Amino acid sequence: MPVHNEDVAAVFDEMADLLDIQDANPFRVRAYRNAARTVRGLGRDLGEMVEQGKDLTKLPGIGKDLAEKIEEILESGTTQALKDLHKEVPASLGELLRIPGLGPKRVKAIYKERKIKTLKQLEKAARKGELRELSGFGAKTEQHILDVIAAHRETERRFLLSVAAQYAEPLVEYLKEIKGVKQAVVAGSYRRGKETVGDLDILVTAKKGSPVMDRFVEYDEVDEVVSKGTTRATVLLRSGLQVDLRVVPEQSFGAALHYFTGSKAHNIQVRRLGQQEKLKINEYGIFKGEKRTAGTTEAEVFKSVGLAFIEPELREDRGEIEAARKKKLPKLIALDDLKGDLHTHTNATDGRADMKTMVKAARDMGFQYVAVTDHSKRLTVAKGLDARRLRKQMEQIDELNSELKGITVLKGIEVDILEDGSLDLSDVVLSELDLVVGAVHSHFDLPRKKQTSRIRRAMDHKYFTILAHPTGRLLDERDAYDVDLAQVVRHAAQRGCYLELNSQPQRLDLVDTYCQMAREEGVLVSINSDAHVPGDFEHLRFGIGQARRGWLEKADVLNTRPLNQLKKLLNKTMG
DNA sequence: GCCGTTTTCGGCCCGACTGTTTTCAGTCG
Repeated sequence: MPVHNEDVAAVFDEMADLLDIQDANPFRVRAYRNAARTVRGLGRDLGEMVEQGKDLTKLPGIGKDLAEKIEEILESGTTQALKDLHKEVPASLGELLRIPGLGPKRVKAIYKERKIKTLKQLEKAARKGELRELSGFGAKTEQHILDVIAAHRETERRFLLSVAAQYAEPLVEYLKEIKGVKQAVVAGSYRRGKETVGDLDILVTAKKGSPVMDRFVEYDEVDEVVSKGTTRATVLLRSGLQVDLRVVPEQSFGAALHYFTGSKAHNIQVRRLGQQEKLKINEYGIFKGEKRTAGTTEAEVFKSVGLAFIEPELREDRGEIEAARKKKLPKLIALDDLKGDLHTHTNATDGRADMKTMVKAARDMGFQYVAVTDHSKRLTVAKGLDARRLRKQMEQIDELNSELKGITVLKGIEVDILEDGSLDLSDVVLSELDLVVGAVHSHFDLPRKKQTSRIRRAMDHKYFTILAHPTGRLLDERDAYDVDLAQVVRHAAQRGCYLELNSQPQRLDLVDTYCQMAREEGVLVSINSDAHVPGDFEHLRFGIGQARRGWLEKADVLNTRPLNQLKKLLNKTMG
């Protein structure tokens, strides 16, 4: 059974949990958590790296010991150290840590003194009023635990960025209207453009005596006030989305914005740099001894530790600090850089608008070109096109091109990649198109090797241009299919074809680390809307966000090219 | 357990809020 990076990360996370409960050295616990994070964000397959004889201790947070443990896990799926831990701490205690309000100390106490190992036992004990007898616990804590268990499965879910935006934007407008409020901005993973967010972190600067805290908890959509102090409050909205509000004085805006934008790992690195300069960095500013020296803008924070300004999307402690020190940060792509869209649908298949409406909407986005790429015949649920209907659509495109000014319509198809890697339409008809977008819509459950070679075979087709939504994941709905994307990226590089970053908020499946990998391998990424209605072009902002998280510059993206250059790049793949 | 153009040992980010406390531990972000 092959062991993947996620399996290694899971072992390290479990080690961290159990060590934490054991009251181990907190820095040792952190070392395991850091290692899990490194492994998850790696992008490259650890198994392959070991085969190639790469030195794992070169990876951040991986030393001699953890490198050995990685090799052990790759071979056996686990490590002796974890087995030993299981003898002392039951594995099920890890799930108790997931309960908000229960940390390692309390979990340890309820296990040691009440022999509670599972959520079920915990709930039972709380019902009977047994928890309040433990030292450090009281009736309120006990009730809180009961409440949280009841809501646990609900609150654990993350929200799509696009959904969070629907709550965040009106709330920020509401906060800005409150007396004494100067600025209100969403920080956290929302600002970093993560595809899902667990909560909203909102930062406000306000004059002393502003009623912002009281007004905030009175907001119409607030369902429950979790905590409320003078500078910080937490509420749950009716949707279940948690919102944390922090209020700081205006002069601290930059320091606070940096602090609350995170990520946590990035912040730790920046503060560590501060320490080396004998500076203390917190949400109120930069301090030299007692004296506040900076912190009104984020740029000051970075400057104080010798770094260039780092865009929020890069702040994941994945090399951005080093790059900022060397002035080697990428100039990230922006929405304005897109010159067109290479994946859209019409009502000929499963789109909701006719071609002309869609093309006009693309033109309203300021695009020079748009490709119509409806589905192919195998996708019967979407009324997929056969050769005859596709040719008819091509004629329609010719007509539209002669009629409409200001935009060029390209002829394309989103052709199904069949189980054996062949395409759903013949080379003859594909050759008549400007581009061929290939996609997997069936047999999601093939084993990894088969799935990978299926996709590679499809890419080898003479007329294959772009691999659409390369992992097929639908957030909250369907996991990615099991595919070795690193291999797919390398194959695209050899073959000279392109990868799509699909901007649908539920997809965004060319995740940041794979964007980075594509960039390193010299594979151009196509940021497409996959629009089915005119409004879907708005989704491109999320695709751009993901691309920025993946360090992509304008030059790394296929559809930033003007039409004449794009055509050359398409011709290259079209034989 | 990691890490080092100050260190191979002794550090490892920092503050707010809650609940159970009588001055603070635990948890969270």
